[in-house]
Amino acid sequence: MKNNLEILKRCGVRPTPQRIAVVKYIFESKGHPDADTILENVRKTCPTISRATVYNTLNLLVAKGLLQTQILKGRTVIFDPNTQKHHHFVDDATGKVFDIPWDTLKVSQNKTLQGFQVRDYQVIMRGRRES
Amino acid sequence: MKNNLEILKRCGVRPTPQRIAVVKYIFESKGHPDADTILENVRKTCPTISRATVYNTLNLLVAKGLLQTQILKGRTVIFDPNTQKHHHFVDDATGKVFDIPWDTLKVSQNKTLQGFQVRDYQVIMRGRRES
DNA sequence: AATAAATATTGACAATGTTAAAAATAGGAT
DNA sequence: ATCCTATTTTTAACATTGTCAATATTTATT
Ligand SMILES: [Mn+2]
Ligand SMILES: [Mn+2]
Ligand SMILES: [Zn+2]
Ligand SMILES: [Zn+2]
Repeated sequence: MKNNLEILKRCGVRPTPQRIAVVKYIFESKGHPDADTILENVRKTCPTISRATVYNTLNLLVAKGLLQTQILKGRTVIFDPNTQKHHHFVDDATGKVFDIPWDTLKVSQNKTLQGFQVRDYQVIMRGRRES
Repeated sequence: MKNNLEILKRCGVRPTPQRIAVVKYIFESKGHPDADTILENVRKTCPTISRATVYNTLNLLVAKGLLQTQILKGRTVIFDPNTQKHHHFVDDATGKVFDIPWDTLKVSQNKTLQGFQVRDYQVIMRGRRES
């Protein structure tokens, strides 16, 4: 997809080789990679890229609304190219993260939440992904 | 509460002064403190306690099922003395974590989750706690 | 080409947590 | 009480994740 280059231009970010490589990896892998995984993989095609540049790019993409961050396993941030509202399922065995479409679940209130103004929520499920 | 000492004995853990101090803080403060907060506060009554001992004790209590861990704000683990099933609300402004009783919310499936065996789940809500 | 602005790299740093080795402590046997 | 042993605590080193400032490089503009 040449689309990756467009993504950067469209939000006013200069499309440098490093940024293109990061965008390419994260939007084509369609997973929930952490910064380190992104760095390792991007270096296959862009061997000189530095850790700081990866973080700079990822944080920029988050600021531009093209990525979301999540913390679902361990203490490391994962970058989520799915910016629509959705829930998550984390496999106990593999640590793999799966998107659960928003309309799969319905969260309703039995009792009213007095004094809590909810801006956003999600359901996080853990268990086993069946083979 | 002398109860703290009982808690340790009951699960076969030798009740040392350090462990008693950690248990006392975490079960009496009733919040969702991180290890650093626990260390700081426990040092008020037990000034020589080391970071490693705090982590050792907390990990031990988690292994014994007396504490749960959560990662709800930033990337730091918080220790939760509420080991019953419950949901969480995180205040955007203060970072404060609130327990939402399990029966306050109901999560239902509109569509069946094919291939996902759910062992556990929780709803994480974010927003503003009204003054 | 010369200049200025934006970006990338490097290396230092902070925060969080784990680990191994040494020192201190507590309990039990004699 | 003294000795012995197992447990626990402390210390210090280390790993990981992420940020930051300074420097070097690249890019755009003139
Ligand atoms: Mn990783
Ligand atoms: Mn803290
Ligand atoms: Zn996702
Ligand atoms: Zn809780």
